[in-house]
Amino acid sequence: MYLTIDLDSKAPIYEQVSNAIKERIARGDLKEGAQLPPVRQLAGDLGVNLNTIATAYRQLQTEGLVTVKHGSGVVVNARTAGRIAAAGNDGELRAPLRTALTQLVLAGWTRGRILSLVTAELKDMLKGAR
Amino acid sequence: MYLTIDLDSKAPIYEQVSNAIKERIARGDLKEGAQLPPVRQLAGDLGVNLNTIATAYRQLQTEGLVTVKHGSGVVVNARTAGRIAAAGNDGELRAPLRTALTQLVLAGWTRGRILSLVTAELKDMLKGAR
Amino acid sequence: MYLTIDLDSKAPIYEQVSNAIKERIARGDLKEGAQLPPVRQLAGDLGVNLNTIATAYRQLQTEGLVTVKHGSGVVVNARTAGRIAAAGNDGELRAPLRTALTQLVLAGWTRGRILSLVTAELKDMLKGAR
Amino acid sequence: MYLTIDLDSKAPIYEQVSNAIKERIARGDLKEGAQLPPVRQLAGDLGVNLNTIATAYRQLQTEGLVTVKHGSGVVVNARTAGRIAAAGNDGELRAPLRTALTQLVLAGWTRGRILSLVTAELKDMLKGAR
DNA sequence: GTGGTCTAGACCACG
DNA sequence: GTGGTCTAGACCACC
Repeated sequence: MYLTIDLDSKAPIYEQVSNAIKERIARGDLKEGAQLPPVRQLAGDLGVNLNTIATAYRQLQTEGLVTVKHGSGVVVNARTAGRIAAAGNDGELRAPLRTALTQLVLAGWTRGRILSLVTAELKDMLKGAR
Repeated sequence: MYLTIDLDSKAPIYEQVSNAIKERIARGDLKEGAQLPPVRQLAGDLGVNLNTIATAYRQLQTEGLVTVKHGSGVVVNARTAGRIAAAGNDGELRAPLRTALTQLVLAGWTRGRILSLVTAELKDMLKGAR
Repeated sequence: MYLTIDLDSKAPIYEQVSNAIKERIARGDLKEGAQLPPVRQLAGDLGVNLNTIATAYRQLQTEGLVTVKHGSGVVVNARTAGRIAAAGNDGELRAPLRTALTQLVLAGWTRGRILSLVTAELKDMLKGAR
Repeated sequence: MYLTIDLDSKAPIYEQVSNAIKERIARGDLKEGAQLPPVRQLAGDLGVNLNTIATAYRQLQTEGLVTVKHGSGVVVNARTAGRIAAAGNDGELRAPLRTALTQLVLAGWTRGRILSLVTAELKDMLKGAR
């Protein structure tokens, strides 16, 4: 599996990994029942520590997106609306959006440019999905 | 000044504070020349340490959003498009947006619901701004 | 790592530290990929608080000279001409030079003596550097 | 008297003022016996507090560059090599030079460009002087 | 092991 | 009155 992560970024690597996998799931690249690569293999591919990948998978499990089957790998769960209990309430979902939009506005992006980026991203995510 | 911060959040307090102030600036609540509350006062209001607020203010200064005048307070700068060069390149601006949208999609939000939230936020931000 | 700092100086300690390290980098003592000493170790060596060193390192990171990898130390970045955009415009670079030269002139240094000091320093800095 | 100072700069205003006057003295614009403007007038011209200018003048006096005559103004002293006792030892004079040069080198300036800037500044300073 | 954050409180510098 | 720096020490997060 190919994932783009930035080892120099401020964001923790395990989170970059889990986010990248979430995106794959969100856009339907990884459908229900799909297997994630073994921890050792992904760690090797990305050149990071085993624990880092293990933490990323654990987080995905906590959020209910995947199931870890001891000895037989990690598989993607069926999508159930509102399933992301761990992600918390509405406010915790909205805050990151607002922060991201704030950054774009302060960087001088126009309303139109932002909206077209958003719709493009959404289109991308929802094309293959359930 | 009233700001909502979450002491239990994973995000550092000083960043929550600077983000909250950035939002205020982005939506025009704080216009050019406006004074931020004294470090000690805001620290007292929020119930955190003086240094935590000082760090938040220093970050805003580094990003060029405010000017710190030793001995006479912190004032909001004029908005200059693209001023936030220090915040990084395009990719670093887009990534948080994509991550935030992913969370919403996985939480089961429909395209329409997401779009209306985005447009509402943008409207709010761009109403009072220059 | 050995650095000379002056606890009585008007300049803040964290800045003395970051300046001293900058000089090391500028003259090639610390090349790309080199690791800076752990925060706690350098703090111990210099007899100052951990936070003071952390602030110095953070400043170097902000200026793009080093990369902080959480959990595994701080490494020197590749040198990229003009990388120190954050340090400000030309004027902010020239002013300190002029001030320093003024001090020497007022102290009675001759033109020749000043020039030979400058060339000596430059030779030192540019010898090992890429 | 016209002086360029930057109210937004990190450097304290009183120091910017005293430095600017030092430069005037170093380059011979202000010769022995010349009068500095009254505190109130300079404060008004620059739009800063009285105390700020007073501090700048006091610093110049401490360094032996001017004499404050109570009730009759501030006059520039005769230049005597090595007179700047307050400026301290050689090390304290060299350090700022090295720091300034470091900044230029890290900003990607070539040896030639730096040297020509230095000689230009020196020429300027020494033209009208003693 | 690494760095990051936060607190409590002291003291200094600027205007 | 403003902000800045520093300390001592605790606790957390990452790899």
